[in-house]
Amino acid sequence: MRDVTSAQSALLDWYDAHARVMPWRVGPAERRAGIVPDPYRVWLSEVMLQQTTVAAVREKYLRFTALWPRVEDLAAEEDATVMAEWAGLGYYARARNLLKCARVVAVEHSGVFPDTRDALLGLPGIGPYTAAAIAAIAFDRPETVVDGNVERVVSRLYDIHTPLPEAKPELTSVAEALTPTQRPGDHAQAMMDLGATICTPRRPACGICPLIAECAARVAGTAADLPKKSPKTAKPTRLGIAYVAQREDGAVLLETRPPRGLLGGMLGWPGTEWNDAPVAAPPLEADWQQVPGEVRHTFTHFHLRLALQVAVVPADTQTTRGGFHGRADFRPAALPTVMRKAWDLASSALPPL
DNA sequence: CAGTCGTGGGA
DNA sequence: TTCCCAAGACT
Repeated sequence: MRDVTSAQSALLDWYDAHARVMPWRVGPAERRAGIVPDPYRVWLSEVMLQQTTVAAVREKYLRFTALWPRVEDLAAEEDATVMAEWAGLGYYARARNLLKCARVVAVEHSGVFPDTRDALLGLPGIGPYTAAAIAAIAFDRPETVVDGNVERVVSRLYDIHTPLPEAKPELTSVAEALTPTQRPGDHAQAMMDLGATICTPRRPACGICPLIAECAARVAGTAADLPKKSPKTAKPTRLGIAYVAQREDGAVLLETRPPRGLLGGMLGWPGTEWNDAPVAAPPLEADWQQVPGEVRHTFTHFHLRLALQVAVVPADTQTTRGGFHGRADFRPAALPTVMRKAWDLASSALPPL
């Protein structure tokens, strides 16, 4: 980096011309016309975008804002309904904290989001990145957002070879030095747009980068190799068995998983623990049949191979574990993906209604 | 601090 | 097939 001021203006000029259009974004032209973002929508989009692609978020965001236009609407919703709508997006603790946060804002803040980074940091599901993002984007405060894009952009601008996550404090420090007092919200979004479209992880498009004259890695020829990252450990494989019971009237047995941990709070098929040697654990007495094949699914830190057993049970079957869901109400899309995959395989082995 | 916590798309 | 990774937070 040779000239911070030049970099800031070059980046904002580029953003004015090339800002991505997204449903939750107030673009540079609109902002200039005096349109201000809705903090509720900025917050909702930022939580959804945590470790999640823009493509995956777009539909979910539109669905959520259509169902719940204001934070009070979301706060008043049933937990199970929100979890079902979040299904498929992953990292389900986000949905649990989303509801907690909505209720705190609705009840304790009269539906008005705090407008400072420090106050936002105290809310459930809002960490350093999201607090800074809301403060900068929704309230145009001079806060510095540091996400994966920003880490990549600044590690290249300054040709920093320290591996992540060790480099995080240093990258944060230089990112802060780059944050302007004018248009900090647009600057934050510009940094992320640059990282997403030009300063990409592989094959960065340095030839069209607005910061090419400021980039140390470009001079050193190291851009494509940055940021350095510590090697990650291999994923183990775990095994499990899931049980899909279908009543003669078509209802299926599902349980709500415990409120914390993997897939916490989500619907799922009863089953064994997932480990090296699962012990059979059918949820009720029945003539269980093994389904040919298995479900393969990869989570963040392990691979899962899930065997499936199915059974047809009488319409008056009682259960102490989970509950039967009438087939008219049962939506596979309300299940987390691994459970939806299990349904796809199990249903092929069940008799048609 | 290092582990936990999803998913789908692209190379 | 396998690996990487995408606007991280929480413990």
